[in-house]
Amino acid sequence: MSPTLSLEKIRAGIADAVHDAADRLWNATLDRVVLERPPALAMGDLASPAAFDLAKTLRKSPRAIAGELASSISLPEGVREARVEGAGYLNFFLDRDRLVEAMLVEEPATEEKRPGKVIVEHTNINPNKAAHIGHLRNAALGDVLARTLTFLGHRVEVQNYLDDTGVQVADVVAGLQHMKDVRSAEDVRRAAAGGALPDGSSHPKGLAYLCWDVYADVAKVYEENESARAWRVEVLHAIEAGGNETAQIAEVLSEAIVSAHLATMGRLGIPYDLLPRESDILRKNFWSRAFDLLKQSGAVVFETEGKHAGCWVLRLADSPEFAGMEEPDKILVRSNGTVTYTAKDIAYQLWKFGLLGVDFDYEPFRPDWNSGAVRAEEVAREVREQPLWRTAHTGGVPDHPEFGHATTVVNVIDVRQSYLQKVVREGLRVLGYGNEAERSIHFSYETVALTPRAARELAEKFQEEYRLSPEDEKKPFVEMSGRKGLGVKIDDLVELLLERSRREIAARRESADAAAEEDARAIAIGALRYFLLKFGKNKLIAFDFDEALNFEGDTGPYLQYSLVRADNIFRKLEKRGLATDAIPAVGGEAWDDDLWALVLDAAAIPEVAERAVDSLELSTIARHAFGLAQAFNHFYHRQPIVSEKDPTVRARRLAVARIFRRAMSRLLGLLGIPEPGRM
RNA sequence: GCGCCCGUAGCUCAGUCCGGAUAGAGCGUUAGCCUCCGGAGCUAAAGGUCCCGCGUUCGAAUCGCGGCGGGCGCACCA
Repeated sequence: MSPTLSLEKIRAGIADAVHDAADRLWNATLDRVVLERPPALAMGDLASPAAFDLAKTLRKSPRAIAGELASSISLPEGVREARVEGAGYLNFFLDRDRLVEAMLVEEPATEEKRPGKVIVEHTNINPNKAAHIGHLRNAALGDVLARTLTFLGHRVEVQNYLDDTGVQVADVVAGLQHMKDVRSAEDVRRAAAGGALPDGSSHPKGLAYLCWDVYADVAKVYEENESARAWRVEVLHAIEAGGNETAQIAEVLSEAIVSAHLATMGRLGIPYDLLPRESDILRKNFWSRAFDLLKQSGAVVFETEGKHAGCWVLRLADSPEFAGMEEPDKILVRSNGTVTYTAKDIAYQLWKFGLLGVDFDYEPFRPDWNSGAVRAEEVAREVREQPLWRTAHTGGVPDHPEFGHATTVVNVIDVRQSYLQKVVREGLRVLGYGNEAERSIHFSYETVALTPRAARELAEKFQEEYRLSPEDEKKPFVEMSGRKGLGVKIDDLVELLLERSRREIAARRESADAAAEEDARAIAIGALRYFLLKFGKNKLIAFDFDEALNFEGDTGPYLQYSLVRADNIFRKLEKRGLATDAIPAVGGEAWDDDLWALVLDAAAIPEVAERAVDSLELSTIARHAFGLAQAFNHFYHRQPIVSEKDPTVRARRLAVARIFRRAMSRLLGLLGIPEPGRM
């Protein structure tokens, strides 16, 4: 008997057996054997609809075919019986003893490593203002993907790209200089440390919050006063030239706001390995290297006539993906000689695969975890302790880990950028890097929007200016927009969630101590992460405060509560001296359906993780966790453990509770949802 | 105009990849359940033209075609 029986192995065994039986009986080849879960456990644990497919060619009834399969199939290890059910399903009943036994054994510590490295790029927030929950959907998806890939044995590198020289930073710099009397980088440094700007303005939640308003105000001024738009151009030029006070201001500003973003994400348990900076892509001339390669390939040409005259363009007309487009060529270098964002992105993507022949310099980066809205002790310890690197402006340190050189690159970026991502992919393809193009994956997802009602509540709850235009007012939902100053800031929402979870805890405990505060934090973060992960990726989230602040039903706290309940049982047994790790010796039908449903769900986790990654549909992990919690709560109410007199029955239930505890802990780990001590 | 996504219970969503067993869950509503392993829970009821039409099929929420409604793309912006 193999000691490492698993549901995956059983499934594979069944698939082979069905395939062989069809081959033996009728010389029929099944391309793939689908195995689904029957609607009820009484019908079996796994079901194959193979007989329906075979019925077409064999011209027999599905039931008859399933019957022949059932009687001639050789059952693989872990399967007790094959039986015909329904109109012709071939259903399998597993050996419950065997699987429970296998599930009680701790999984081996060392996973088999898969070859290569996956880069997951996510977050990528412009470092010019506080982050909102749309940014958090991106970060949460990227983080869960990274966690799940790691669980499956992949080597993962998480990158958070910083556009520290773009127009968004420039606009806030312009606003600080022209509207907030900022003269020097020192002025910004003081504000970042908690002081006020030269004009006296400040924000209790720090510089990032202050800049949220500055950015929106600048955008308004641009609209009302055409001459003000020259500010942006001046700042961009100053940043590009370097060695002046404006460039210094931009650098200090973006670094301070990056710290705020990292603290906010750290509070939610989201770490990074590397922060590549756009300024370093420019400094290292990544583009000119990529430009050479593209010119050599002949796919990038200089237009001498037409509306793109004077531009270097990437020809896409021959590519099937771009067929039928009115204007299939993409400009990479403008007629004034400047480079588009897409062009830089192609160069950067080449670097990620180690194809550029140029590398960054690197240095360790220690963010200031106290960001104004966040205190350092709120940042998850794992995040604080994990080494963090960024690309270096000068020199760097010689002894750094190898970055880049990925075999697969996943860019987490919302659906509105699909076209650009396709162009980047095509850029690799025309250079002859077809494999890398295939392995350039755009993890596309829908955005988070506000309902007009949520926008009104935003104004009430945070005393914000109400910024909905009359046209927006009529829409079912409006997109969040930094430029419009419209959005639910992450730290504000976390505050609301914390208030709520503190209230709930206060109602249940005698005293509020440090442990209570820690639990309140775990619950608030669990609720927020689950809320952003439970929707399918193609579903636009129309944000609603009541829904996001709900702790009952299909929510993060429901999952956490199921785990805490299991722990309460273990604690109580410990106290009464009834705790045992012994595997109960039982046979036959001892594992009734309440118990068995939990074991099956727990055993399915590796498959759920694999499917979630393959389809990039991470909500399936959240759904599986919810189903597992439901099954546990059902079991909890029907099958008491502590008060159970019969030691055999008690041991059996306890064994299942332990299997559940480990499984739920695993799932919460994949979702990045913390485990509270008590609830 | 072309392309992508969404449309399933009063509301928010699973299920669509790979057609199959009575279409599920949460919230809300209604009615129950604490001498307990803490009720952030459990049990049950009510609630559905699966947007519409045509087609393929023994069988369609699921596949194809055509519509309708909503969102987003298709820059010498990022």
